[in-house]
Amino acid sequence: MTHLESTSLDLLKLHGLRKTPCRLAVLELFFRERAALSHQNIEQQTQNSNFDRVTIYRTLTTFEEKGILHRVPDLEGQAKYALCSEKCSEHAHHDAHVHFKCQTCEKVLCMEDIPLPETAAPKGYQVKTASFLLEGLCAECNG
Amino acid sequence: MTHLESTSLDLLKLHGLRKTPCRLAVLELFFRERAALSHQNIEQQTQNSNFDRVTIYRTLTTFEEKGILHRVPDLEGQAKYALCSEKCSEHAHHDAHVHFKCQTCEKVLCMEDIPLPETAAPKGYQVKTASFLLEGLCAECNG
DNA sequence: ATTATCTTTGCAACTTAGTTGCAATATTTT
DNA sequence: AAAATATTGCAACTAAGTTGCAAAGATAAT
Repeated sequence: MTHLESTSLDLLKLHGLRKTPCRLAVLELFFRERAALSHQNIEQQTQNSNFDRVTIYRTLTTFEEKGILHRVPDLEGQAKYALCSEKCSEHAHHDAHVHFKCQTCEKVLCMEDIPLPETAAPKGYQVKTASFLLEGLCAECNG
Repeated sequence: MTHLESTSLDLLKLHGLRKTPCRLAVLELFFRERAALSHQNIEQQTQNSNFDRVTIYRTLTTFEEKGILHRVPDLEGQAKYALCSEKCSEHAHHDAHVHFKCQTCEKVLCMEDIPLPETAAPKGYQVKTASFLLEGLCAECNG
């Protein structure tokens, strides 16, 4: 059993989810890629396993509910997901970091180290969550 | 001719677009609502005029290209658009302001007065555009 | 190890969002 | 008023996402 396999298995157990081929494959993919992935990305990169489209949709939804994945802001295109930090749980997501989308390779990355800037909303408004998406060229594509 | 009608007309002329019922209706709707609108919103609020879905899609695309509307960030749901400031043009959008989505009434507003916070990207990265979406309660729903 | 229980999957069918090609129509220019 | 050009409406399509349900799979209890 590889390292990723055991990490993935632990994560499922931790959240009371059953170990299934689709869930393991999706988790391992996220660990390997270290970038935000869309349903389509996942379907393509797990083609040989032939998981049903619906199963992948449900896997993503379940993982988001349990605090394993968070939705990543992306103006165009489909919903994208990325691995949560350990702080996330069934009860709340703590994904208050900046996200970066490369306009060349289209990868979307979590910049866990860059916290969201503080912003004052006008009076009367109550801010509960915020998302900040930068777009440009990533280190590789900029080189 | 009402004020909105003449403003809408001017805007079309300014961008070399022909005056058509759908375009006028969509522009007037945006002037009245002063909030971001999705294709669906527009379809519903112009029901009696019975514009074709496709025409509305194309109207939105044209307006975005000409710098009359800009796309507004919204994590869930469909694409939303809002009126651009005068600075926008065919060549570039200047929508570098914060957007706010109310979790109760679902309205998305442009906060033209709140500029985007400066954020340093990690070295190697080149930032070209950014979008910042706050979510919470708007002044009305918070009251 | 077998059975019972509960979860997850795969399928089919559906909804909603958005796109494309093209002929008919409307708008502007001359 | 006719010619030139832009825009619309229709039909048909793609892509994203959802729902219900029976069959298969995973875990827990015996």
